[in-house]
Amino acid sequence: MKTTKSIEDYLEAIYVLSLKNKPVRIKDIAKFLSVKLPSVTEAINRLVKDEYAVHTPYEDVILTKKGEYVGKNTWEKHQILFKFLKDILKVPQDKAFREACLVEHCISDETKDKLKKFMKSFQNNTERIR
Amino acid sequence: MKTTKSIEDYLEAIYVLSLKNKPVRIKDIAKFLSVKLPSVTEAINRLVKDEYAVHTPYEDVILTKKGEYVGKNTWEKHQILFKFLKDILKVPQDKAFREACLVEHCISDETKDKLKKFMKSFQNNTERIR
DNA sequence: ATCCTATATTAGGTTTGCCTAACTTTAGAG
DNA sequence: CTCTAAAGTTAGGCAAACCTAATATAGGAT
Repeated sequence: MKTTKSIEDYLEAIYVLSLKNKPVRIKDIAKFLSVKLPSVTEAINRLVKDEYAVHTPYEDVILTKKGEYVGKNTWEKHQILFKFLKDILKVPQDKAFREACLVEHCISDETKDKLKKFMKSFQNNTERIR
Repeated sequence: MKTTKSIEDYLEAIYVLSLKNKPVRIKDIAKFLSVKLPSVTEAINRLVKDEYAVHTPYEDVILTKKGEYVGKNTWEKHQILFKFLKDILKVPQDKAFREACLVEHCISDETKDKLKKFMKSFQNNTERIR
């Protein structure tokens, strides 16, 4: 099933927020993504329709297995890209973060895995050289 | 001036097509980007309005300096990303190409330059090792 | 128990960028 | 020179995803 950038952003936000072990509310998501409350309500309806999340009005938002998978995966892509940009290319931290937020929606799982492995071996090599 | 993904796609297409030293027509752009003719006409109007291109109805499309700069820059980002994905990460060629098409709109000039330098030094190093 | 405030939802509007269908222009074949 | 086919434009529509303004709900303070 294809996911849009927007859907991935919401799933990632909910996933990251849920790592804090506090119920995830609409307002938390709005704050996290810098969008207004009605945009979140609308987006959550889409997520529920496609079975990425469970939500009853005025209650917490909860990811399904499927939603959690996508949210976690997107967040992992973000983290790997951020590390690559910051630690290897030496892009300033804030710019690296912002670009990771965009690129995370563009790369496949295969590229994610290969980038991860590349960084591991690259860092091992530079350690050996030192 | 901020450019959207769509505008960058059109400028890049026109730039690449113009490298062939043949006048660039609406239909060429449509074919290149896999969109329909009216979408191109409409996009060109946007480009002309913002002075990225010059166009009189039923004639060739010509980039301004400003438009050429963006088109060329986007194409360079594409090529560097493609190379990185294909030659360093070993992502299959067609997948590497498709992802480069998406990521090219997400990275800054700084990241482009740093990725280029990184690849140069990386390839020098692996050559030395061999 | 009531009421107020923070949170959430609904309704309706905007922008971007694509589409199809219908119409116009241009250039080249005859 | 005409006329037709390819190329381009115009008109109108659609979907995604955001917004503001207005309305509804729920839970805590009194």
